[in-house]
Amino acid sequence: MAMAMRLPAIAIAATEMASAPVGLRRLFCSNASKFSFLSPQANAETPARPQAEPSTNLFVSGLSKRTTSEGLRTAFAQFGEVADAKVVTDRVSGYSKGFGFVRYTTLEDSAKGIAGMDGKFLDGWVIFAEYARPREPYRPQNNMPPPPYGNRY
DNA sequence: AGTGAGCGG
Repeated sequence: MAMAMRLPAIAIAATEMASAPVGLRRLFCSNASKFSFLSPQANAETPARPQAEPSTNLFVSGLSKRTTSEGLRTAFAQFGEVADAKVVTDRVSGYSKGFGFVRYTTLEDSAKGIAGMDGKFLDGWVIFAEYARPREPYRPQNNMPPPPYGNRY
């Protein structure tokens, strides 16, 4: 069950999935420090990506590339009022990048959305729902590439 | 543009 994360859902035993939401990925990362003898520099070096604070906006990954924004909205709307749902697509090809965002109208609903959808199946794939990090500001003024993370004002 | 981690234009 080590490689059960990004496999097609059909390949995953249902019994293993019942209790395996986002927690798994996080546990593998955060618990790495407990096995520092396996990776000596993991302790202080690996910040283990801090989880974003609660938000009405969710980052949803692990999506089937056939899942549309509409399908995303429909699925998450079972657990709250969805203000916006969008599958991120490649600008030129139009194909899904396999992740997206779901914005609920309230924090309560977004919490219920995570509880209801994280680790669940959508279009045959186990998806992950978590609070989105604050979105990067959009600056259409010039063609400059966006600044690196942590270097914004 | 090989199914796969990721935080959008």
